[in-house]
Amino acid sequence: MTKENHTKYAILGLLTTGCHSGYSIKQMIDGSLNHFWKISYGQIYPTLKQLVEEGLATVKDTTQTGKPNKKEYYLTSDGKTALQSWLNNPIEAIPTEKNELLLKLFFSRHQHADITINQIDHYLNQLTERYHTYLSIEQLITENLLDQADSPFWLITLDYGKRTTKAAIEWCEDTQEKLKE
Amino acid sequence: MTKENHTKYAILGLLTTGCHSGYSIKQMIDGSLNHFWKISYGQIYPTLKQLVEEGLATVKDTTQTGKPNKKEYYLTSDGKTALQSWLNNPIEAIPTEKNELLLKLFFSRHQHADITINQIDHYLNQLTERYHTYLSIEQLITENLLDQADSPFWLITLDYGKRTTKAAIEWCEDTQEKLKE
DNA sequence: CTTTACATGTAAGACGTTACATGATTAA
DNA sequence: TTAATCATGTAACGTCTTACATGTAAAG
Repeated sequence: MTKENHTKYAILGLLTTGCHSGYSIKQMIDGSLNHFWKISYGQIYPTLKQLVEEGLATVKDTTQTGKPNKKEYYLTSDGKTALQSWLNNPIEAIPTEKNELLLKLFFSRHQHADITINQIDHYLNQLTERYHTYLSIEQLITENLLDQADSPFWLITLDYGKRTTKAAIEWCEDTQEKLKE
Repeated sequence: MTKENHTKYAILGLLTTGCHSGYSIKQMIDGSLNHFWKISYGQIYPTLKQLVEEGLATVKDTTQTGKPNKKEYYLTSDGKTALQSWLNNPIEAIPTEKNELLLKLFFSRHQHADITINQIDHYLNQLTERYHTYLSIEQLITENLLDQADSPFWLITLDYGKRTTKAAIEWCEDTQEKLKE
């Protein structure tokens, strides 16, 4: 198995969703992929440059009226092929997601129960906020973007986020009850 | 906020669970923390060394009959204080967990539906396997380790894994149905 | 005239894995 | 004698974030 740089393919994919500059890719990630992928500018710009070097994309300097100049990237046919073949390959093993709350909980016999309950409460708040963010994005997609060809798949990824977050929220509530005894 | 090295605290915590050598810490992680934390030897040994340098732990060379020598690490009172204060601090923002399947799904309009369904099927298999691993560990803890003071908290972290994995499994099944239409 | 949004980029460093290197002891 | 388990460690490399650096253009 050759080592795959997933971030590279994330950007390759984003170039097919109407994003063509580093800046707009970043906006898309922060707005719509945020619950399962995150990329900083420190990765985006070097990766775009690299895609061009590898012949997977082309650049074009464009002038805009009313806005600064920007660089527009477009997939080459090699780039499209690379994206396709990545999409076809089955994903490798599910990585372990680090969870700091569970790590603390694992050692919580050294702690008073009410402190542990507060920790969970804090986590619960963050999960709830996240859940509402998902609902907002869902509404946005349903109302404004149903014309976009990608939107059914975007809704599916959101559904995943909603379901797992809801399960985590319920765990918080039940665990707090358990610890109160 | 000072930057916290979570891995350092993970090891600090593990030194309170009956693990005192790099090797046994690694075993514990692979066996019981695997669903929410992972550490390689490349991190463990340098971190243990660092803990001693910072005065949070002490080392002792020990000889064993029938086994190679090993180094035993024990928390100092400073180490216990450091662990306590880390446990008391509320966790920072929930990090985005990268999910390669969702990333591919996000771009899946470029793919035939049956390939996407296969991807999800592969993911489903991995989730199911993971779920059964959780059940095994749960059984092990319930049967053999109920005397251990930490076990109630270990069961709680397992419960988290089971619930979120189950939600993901159900999402797989429902999404496959959806894509078959 | 100042803030916000648009836009691109780099350097340092943190974090983490993998592969490598070594060696003791036991059981088959 | 060979494989498995126990045991410790490092070097190279990949990935990613943060902070820094720079600049345009619109809107208030």
